[in-house]
Amino acid sequence: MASLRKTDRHAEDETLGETPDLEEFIGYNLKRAYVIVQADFRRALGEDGFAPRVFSALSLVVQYPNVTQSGLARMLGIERSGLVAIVDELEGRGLLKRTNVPGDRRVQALVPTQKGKTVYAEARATVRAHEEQLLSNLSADEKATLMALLAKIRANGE
Amino acid sequence: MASLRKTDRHAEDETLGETPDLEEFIGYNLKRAYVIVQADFRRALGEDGFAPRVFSALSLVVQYPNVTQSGLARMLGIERSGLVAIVDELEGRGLLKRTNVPGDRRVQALVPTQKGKTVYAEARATVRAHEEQLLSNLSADEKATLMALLAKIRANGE
DNA sequence: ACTAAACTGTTTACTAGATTAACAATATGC
DNA sequence: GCATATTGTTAATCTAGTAAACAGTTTAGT
Repeated sequence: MASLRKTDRHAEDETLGETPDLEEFIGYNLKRAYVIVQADFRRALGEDGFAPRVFSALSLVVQYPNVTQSGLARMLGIERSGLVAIVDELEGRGLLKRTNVPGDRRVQALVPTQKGKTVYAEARATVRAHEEQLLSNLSADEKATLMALLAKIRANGE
Repeated sequence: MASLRKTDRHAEDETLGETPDLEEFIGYNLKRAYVIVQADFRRALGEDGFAPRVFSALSLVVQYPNVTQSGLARMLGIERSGLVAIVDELEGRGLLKRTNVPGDRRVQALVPTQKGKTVYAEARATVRAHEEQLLSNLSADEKATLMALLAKIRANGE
């Protein structure tokens, strides 16, 4: 930049002359792809199904019973305050219980109910099937590659 | 399902016995990756830089001068009503102009100003550099593969 | 030429997701 | 013991986005 003089005009023309192509940006492509997959997710789970974030929370509670709200928020990458409504919803539907922990009276461990486990297993199968179908033009290899690359981005950025 | 009888219990145990792993879902991985890239985008463009969607809109206006708002909304995959504020902001910053079109008094074509083109070129370079750095643990090949796979999802879902 | 249908940009009202700041209760480190 | 930190929670706020309605305008069918 600072070294350019007589060629300024030329350099500027070149910069402006490049075809601006939005699709070159990973951020844009990620967003567009996510919007599609998310819409499919909602279609799959129907009118009063889970929102993606509620599904995610339930999944982790089933996988890690007795997780605390703070811990769950950390895993999901959201604020504790934002998790309250999600846990309220899941508890209201009878899918988990807030239980108090002997050693620490601040925390309330989240435990999935039997119904919670069953409902999650069903929802999981539904979502799986819909993702399977939505991504039917990707081979198993391609899907695995995609997951690995997305994981790499996460590894870099967190 | 309907064919199961004595094996119901067994089948149920198997379903519930599977480790629920959120990371198996493309939707979840896309979202997490997007959050990271988007945060980097905002960091890159600073305090009063463009929001991603404003950047995207400007990009398309530079690439397709004289695009209409309807056309632009279609390209971005959002509603016309949602685009108004975005165009207002870009016009307010002097980066594009709403111009009326001879043949059709309904539409107002969007034309980038010289400042708009320059500012876009700068922002684009900034975002590029930050994506480059954020994704520095991906090879050029891997980046290309990722883009191709994301494009495939879009091709399937739109 | 007339009328019904469709399209354009816009406003308004609303929803969802998320963050920040504050708070009371409780626990931990020195 | 006391300062500091942590937990779950509420309240206020912000952003992104949709849906519905509207006036002005164009297009299509007859």
